[in-house]
Amino acid sequence: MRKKYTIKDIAELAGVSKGTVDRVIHKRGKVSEKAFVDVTRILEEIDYKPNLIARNLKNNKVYSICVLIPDYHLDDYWLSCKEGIQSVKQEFSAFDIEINTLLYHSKDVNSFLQKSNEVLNLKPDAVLMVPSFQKESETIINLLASQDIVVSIFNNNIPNNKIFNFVGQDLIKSGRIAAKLFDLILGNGKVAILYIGANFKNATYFHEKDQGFKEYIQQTETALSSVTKTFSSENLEIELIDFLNQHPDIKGIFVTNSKTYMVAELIKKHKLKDLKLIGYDLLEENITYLKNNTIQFLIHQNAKHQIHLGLTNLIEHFMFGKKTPKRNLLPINIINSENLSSYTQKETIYE
Amino acid sequence: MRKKYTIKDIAELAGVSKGTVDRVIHKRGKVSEKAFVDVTRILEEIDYKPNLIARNLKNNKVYSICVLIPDYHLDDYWLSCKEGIQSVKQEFSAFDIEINTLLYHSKDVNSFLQKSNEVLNLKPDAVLMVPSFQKESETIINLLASQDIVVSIFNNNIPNNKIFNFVGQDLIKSGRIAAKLFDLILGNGKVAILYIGANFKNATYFHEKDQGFKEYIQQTETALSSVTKTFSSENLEIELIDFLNQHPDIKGIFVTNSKTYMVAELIKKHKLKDLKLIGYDLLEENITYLKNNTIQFLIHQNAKHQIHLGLTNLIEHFMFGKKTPKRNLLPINIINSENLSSYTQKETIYE
DNA sequence: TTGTATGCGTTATCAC
DNA sequence: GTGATAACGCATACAA
Repeated sequence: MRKKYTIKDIAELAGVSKGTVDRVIHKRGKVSEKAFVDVTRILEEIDYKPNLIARNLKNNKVYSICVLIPDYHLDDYWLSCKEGIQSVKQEFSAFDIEINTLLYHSKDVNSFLQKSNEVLNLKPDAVLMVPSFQKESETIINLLASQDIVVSIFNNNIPNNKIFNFVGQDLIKSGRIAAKLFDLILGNGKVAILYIGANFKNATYFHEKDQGFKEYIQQTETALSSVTKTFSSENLEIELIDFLNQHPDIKGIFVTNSKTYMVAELIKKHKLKDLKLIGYDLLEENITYLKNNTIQFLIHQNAKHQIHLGLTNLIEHFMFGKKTPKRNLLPINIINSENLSSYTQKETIYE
Repeated sequence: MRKKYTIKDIAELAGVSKGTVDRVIHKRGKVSEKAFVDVTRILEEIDYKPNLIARNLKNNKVYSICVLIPDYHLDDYWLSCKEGIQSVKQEFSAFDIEINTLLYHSKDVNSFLQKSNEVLNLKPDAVLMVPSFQKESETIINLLASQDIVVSIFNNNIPNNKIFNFVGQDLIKSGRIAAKLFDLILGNGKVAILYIGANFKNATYFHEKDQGFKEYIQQTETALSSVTKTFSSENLEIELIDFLNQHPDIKGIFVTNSKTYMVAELIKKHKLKDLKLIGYDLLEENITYLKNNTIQFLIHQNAKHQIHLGLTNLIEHFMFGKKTPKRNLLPINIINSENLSSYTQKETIYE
């Protein structure tokens, strides 16, 4: 059985004191050349791994993390983040972690800036945020980084080398997946790629999914074609029905966000039975339409998993010095009415 | 900021010594009624959570875990378990965990019994095993449990209340998912449900998937029908082609295990273009046929994730006293050629 | 029945 | 430069 070496062992082997070993390990200087060489050699020989538990014992600081995300009271998509935060809190309840959640209005830059400022004032050890507004996010991230606050982001990526970790999905792939699914269930025909909501210019996800979908059409021998269109939520019914009348060859609709249920509703209402529908996210309303076969597939972006992993990465970095990848690209889950429950069920049956 | 209470704090608050508090917490007895009441009250008041890090510091034992699984040199399905074990070893490299892997021949009871005996001789703290042979597994589990060895299982479940934790998938759901996918891509027609391999009686997974598939047909308004058939790997070509000739109305094939590529091979060879194929697991060979559209969908059982979670559960139980559910039912992933890479890519881009 | 002393491995302080 | 030593929070052996 592999013996576990401690600093004490190394000190004895090198014929020096624990203090000297510590100075070598942490490169604190004030060590004679000979001692440095001897200790370094032994460290390598035995492949010394510090005991992280003991290391953290001393560190009786309460780590504070701020979560800065869109208000989940205003958009159900973010609701699962609440659960994600909750489950992390539970998981690490035995440790000294403090998580503050700040919610901003995802369509309102001022709200974002205001909450960002609150985060700055809280002076946390780390921040996990959704960078909804690219330019403003960059400013905030730089500001936080300049105060030695570790910053991670999730959901959508923005280029910034100060970011500790990004968790999300490859959205171009996501669009390709939708195309492939239509390819399988339709065989041929036109698919409408829709954005529903305000201000689609800020929704980079929409452009990437759109791009992925078209990429698939171009790169494979599919008989599919596509048409891209944006709608506001308010006038969706009139505008969409009008649009469909103008394009009677549309056989499928790909909704690029969680508002899929809004289209499903109209399909039901206007009895557009032959329209196939694929969209995003396991909101209650979407699930209803998935179960009654109005929606054929939902692509699961798993915001809960994303925030959970983002937080876990930060915590394990602080608590255990665990290495964290720059990017975590999560699997893109294809959900239909049958495997749905395997994703939504609670794992925790303690009996 | 929430203050963090230690045993020392509680001792002071209760006007007793740390030793007394310790005795109350661990119910060791030898405490006066008054002290017991006082300390208990304070513990509840402040919602005391012991510092698990400090608790384990003392415990300089090397935890040993035995992994008992089918030989992955003989069946590629189990190959990903190797990676799973490797990644757990890396993840916990800073801790004192010793993992021994023992491989048995999955079709040979004697090999299983022999390796089980080796496990017993190793006297580990815990065992994570695949209970391939139900009766023999039960005997072994009881034997291990009687020696206070914690036993977890994964892949397939067997009823035994001594089992610490089971990780796997709901296989009836799994069969339903396959049916739903055929329903979407075929609309109607007959699907052959196949088992390929030796000794299908021991393959409980086959019966559950078969059952799930039929359940879907009965419970929904689908126009699908099914026919169930078992083949040996050896004579598959002759037997399957013969079978298909006898059933010219078969439009889809559902292979209930990872041998899906064997059917794909025949579809290619015999140019059975119109046959839709759905099967299991991301073996190299299956992936090839998924990418060239011979296989429409693969259902991902994720043995790597299963063994990873099984091991993590055990380790975190020992190291941190973390609560573990009796069962972890993992999501059932639907894989097509486009979302495949999001599952297979390595997450660890440290840059 | 209770309190005190010691040790786990690491780190920080301080005297030499 | 170096080596003792105390401290982190908990568990426990032992003294009272």
